[in-house]
Amino acid sequence: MGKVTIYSIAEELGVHAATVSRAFSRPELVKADVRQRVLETAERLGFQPNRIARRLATGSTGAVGLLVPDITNPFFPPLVREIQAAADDATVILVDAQGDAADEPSLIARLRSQVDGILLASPLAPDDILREAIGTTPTVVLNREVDGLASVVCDMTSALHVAGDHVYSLGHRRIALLSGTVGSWAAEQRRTAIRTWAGGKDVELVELGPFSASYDGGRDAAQELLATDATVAFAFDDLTACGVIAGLAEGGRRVPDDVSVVGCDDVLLARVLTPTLSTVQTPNAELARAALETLRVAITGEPAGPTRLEGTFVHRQSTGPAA
Amino acid sequence: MGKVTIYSIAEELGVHAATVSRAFSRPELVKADVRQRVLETAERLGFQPNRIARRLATGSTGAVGLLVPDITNPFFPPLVREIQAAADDATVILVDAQGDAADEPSLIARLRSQVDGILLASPLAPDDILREAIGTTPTVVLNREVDGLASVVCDMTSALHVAGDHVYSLGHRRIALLSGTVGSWAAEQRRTAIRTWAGGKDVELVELGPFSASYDGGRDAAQELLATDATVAFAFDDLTACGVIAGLAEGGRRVPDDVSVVGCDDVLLARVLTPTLSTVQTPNAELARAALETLRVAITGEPAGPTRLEGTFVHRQSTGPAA
DNA sequence: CTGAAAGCGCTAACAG
DNA sequence: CTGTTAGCGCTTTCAG
Repeated sequence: MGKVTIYSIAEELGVHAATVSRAFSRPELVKADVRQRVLETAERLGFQPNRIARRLATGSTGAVGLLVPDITNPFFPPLVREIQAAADDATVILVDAQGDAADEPSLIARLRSQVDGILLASPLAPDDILREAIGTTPTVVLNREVDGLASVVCDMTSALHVAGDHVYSLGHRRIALLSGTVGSWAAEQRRTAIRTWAGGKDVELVELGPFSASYDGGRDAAQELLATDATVAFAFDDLTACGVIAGLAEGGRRVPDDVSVVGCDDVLLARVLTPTLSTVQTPNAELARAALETLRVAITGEPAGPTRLEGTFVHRQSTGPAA
Repeated sequence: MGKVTIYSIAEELGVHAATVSRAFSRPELVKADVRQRVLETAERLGFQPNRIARRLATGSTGAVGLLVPDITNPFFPPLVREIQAAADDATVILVDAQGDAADEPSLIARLRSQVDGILLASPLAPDDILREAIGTTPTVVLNREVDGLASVVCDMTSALHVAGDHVYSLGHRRIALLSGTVGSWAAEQRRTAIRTWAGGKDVELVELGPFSASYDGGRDAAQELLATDATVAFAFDDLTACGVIAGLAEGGRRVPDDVSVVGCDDVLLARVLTPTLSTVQTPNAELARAALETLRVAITGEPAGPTRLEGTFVHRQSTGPAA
């Protein structure tokens, strides 16, 4: 019944199974009309090549692992989607670390035996823990740079400078920087970007935090923010920004009338919140493509360099003229 | 080099490879001290059983497929997480249909060859298309019931009745039902639940829609809602509810002061929105456990029945006294 | 260009 | 309890 193999097809056509195999994997090695007939009967019989067998034979799994720290963080689903789309017919094995960075090494160990390479989004685990966990498995780190590993990151620096210029032109001069988690590469990059931008300007930069990258972290940040006279706040990400806005509302301040807020990442939330969030967009599709391309290179054994893409500032409702 | 197989171990110990194999897969068939030594040298040599080979030999993949219609819909990430958690050491292969139900059959076809069974969250594809696509692959349908297939659903009926009683007790008597997509099992269930509830009461039920299950669908719904004098609206889901609130705000109506809104699903959004959403919660962890348990049964070939879990109404800020 | 034959690493009867 | 013997379905030399 259901079992259609290259042998069924070979028999049907009176050719050898190897020919059928070649018709699929190295079509150029098979005479056109034979290939044609193979493909036809394969179609007719509903042949589905057995990937498992192929993998055993070739030694490559045809799968890539994708480890995300927290799939419920709205930043990741769109990225997961783009990565799957960019993976073509490689199957993506998604693993969610459930917010527990300490679990990642063992999850990575399990993944390693099932995939040709790993895309690793792990913002918090220490560098050497990661290096040790992945061992010799080809790996590309996402949105983070780790010595000795290939990486693809979205650099928010120039976009944040644009954001800075934007609020400056709206008259803001007292600016709060709500720092993200210490030890996070992205948080460090964003913090540095804002500091650098503020450096040359006649602005007062008020640094608060660090706060956890979450809605509640944003609420906490809002409390501290209320005690300052900053007229605009840069949150670590959109979820934090959302918490900040809620916290400000409780404190009787409206956004953007009393205080402006800038988010980062442009997650769904940023577009459906009232007010919609001014934020920085990541080019997810390009990031995904670059990551997979880099991983393919890494899998061939060539040293793969780091890649940097640029974020884009998006002006929405949460930033307005300084009060 | 790196290749440690059951043969390396067998040779090392002067036993047959089959014994090594058994030491892992059927330990009770191997004398204790032999097993012990096998395990030790396996450990010492860093042996990693080759899952691919095992799968080829046993014909079972040790993997389950999880097809979701749209991973960027915030309902799914928490469910994905729970399913992975409940899957133990089976690997979950997640496939995102990217919102295109027409693609699902081919995605399913690809999945079938890689997994022992499929968890299928496909709200929109027609029943017979699904039945045909899965063929003989053990499958459990999620949040939908399809004749002849095993399923696990969260029944929102009683929770919506509770929600109805809740708004009734707040004085609401003109109630809008914003229908979700036609042909969606969940939308149909929710619609029926509200109608049934309203049936016996002295309330006026205003049915609007159908609207697409999205933020924009909610904005559309708000336009129609503004033209009625309903004091509370039941949205298909939280994302829609969010759009409704935004649309009402543009029309100068505040929630819950002027109009109350009830969502459904209790996604992250429901908790971070201002006002927070009164909504209905799905027991994701139980749903995941039930789904995998049902799938395991289906994989053994036994007929697996449908399972129904109950949602729970959660009262938050978006519902208040009738104006 | 195609057939023959030898595995990939593991499991599963079947003897012993 | 353990060794033997066949494969799982596909790829890949190596001949022809």
